[in-house]
Amino acid sequence: MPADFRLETFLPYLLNRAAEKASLDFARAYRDRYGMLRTEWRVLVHLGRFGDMTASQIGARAGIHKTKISRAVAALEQRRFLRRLNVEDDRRRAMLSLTPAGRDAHDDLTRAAAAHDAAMTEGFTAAELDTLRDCLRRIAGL
Amino acid sequence: MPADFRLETFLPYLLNRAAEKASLDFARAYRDRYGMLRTEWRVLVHLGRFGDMTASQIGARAGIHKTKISRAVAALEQRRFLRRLNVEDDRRRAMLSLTPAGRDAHDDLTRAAAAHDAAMTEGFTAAELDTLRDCLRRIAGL
DNA sequence: TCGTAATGGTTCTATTTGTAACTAACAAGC
DNA sequence: GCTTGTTAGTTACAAATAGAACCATTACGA
Repeated sequence: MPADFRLETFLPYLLNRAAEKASLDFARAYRDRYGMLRTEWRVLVHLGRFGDMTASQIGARAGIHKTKISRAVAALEQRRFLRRLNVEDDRRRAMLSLTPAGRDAHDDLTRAAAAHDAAMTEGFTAAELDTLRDCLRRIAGL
Repeated sequence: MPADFRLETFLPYLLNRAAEKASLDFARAYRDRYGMLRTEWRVLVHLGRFGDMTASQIGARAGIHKTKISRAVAALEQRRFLRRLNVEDDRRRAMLSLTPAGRDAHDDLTRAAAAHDAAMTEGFTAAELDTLRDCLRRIAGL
């Protein structure tokens, strides 16, 4: 009889609670300043950090479904944060590239992200953070 | 210029990726076996583990918005997994209590959860898991 | 005790998401 | 060249979510 199941230590539960809490504050940054959704912020930061790439490359790297990418790209394009460039020899694909405005938004948001991260991690030791990040990466399969 | 922002170590990002991955496999258990949504599973497990309580008590404990609780409770009630009992001196509230069928589902799912947790954590040392859980709890504010 | 505020819970609406189906372009076999 | 199969990306529709507005009830204060 599993009366002894401890929700308090159940990893998916703890992960969800922590992830939700961690995202919440920062979500205000991209939401309030730029009216962005989380997927849009993710697309933006992927392009900003890893350079131009196609929608499916972002999806593969970020683990996001292509329909979400499609919608996020359309929204970012409409706000002139990115543009689509034709790929020479494959007209199905489009290379996505940040505009200067998109780069500005990216830089602003990554600054906010860094500050948020610093604030969030300040109570932890370096060793704890190393272990935490390592565990999370392994769980996520990264 | 934040060209040096590392998404790869950004905690909200890692947390989300790990949480999503961790939930996904287990979600199949309550979805396929009982047609439950995540919030329904959470309500069920809260009642199963912490005993009868009202909707808002579950919400406070689990950090779930009351509209989600309301819908989850309605769904669980319809499937006869729980019933509402009147609270003596406050007709706004209803004490929620698992039925035997609800208890069975709970026991079945917590068994699956325990197995899932065991499988997920098997690559980690006890020390790593202690640190991981402790960090997650602190981030989540639990 | 009457009026106002606060609480428990549900419902309504607008977004957001997930899944499947679809179009267009490319690739491979014959 | 055709047929068949893949891949990139979009669109359509159903399901889920968040937030506001909403009842009903209880609590509080003049």
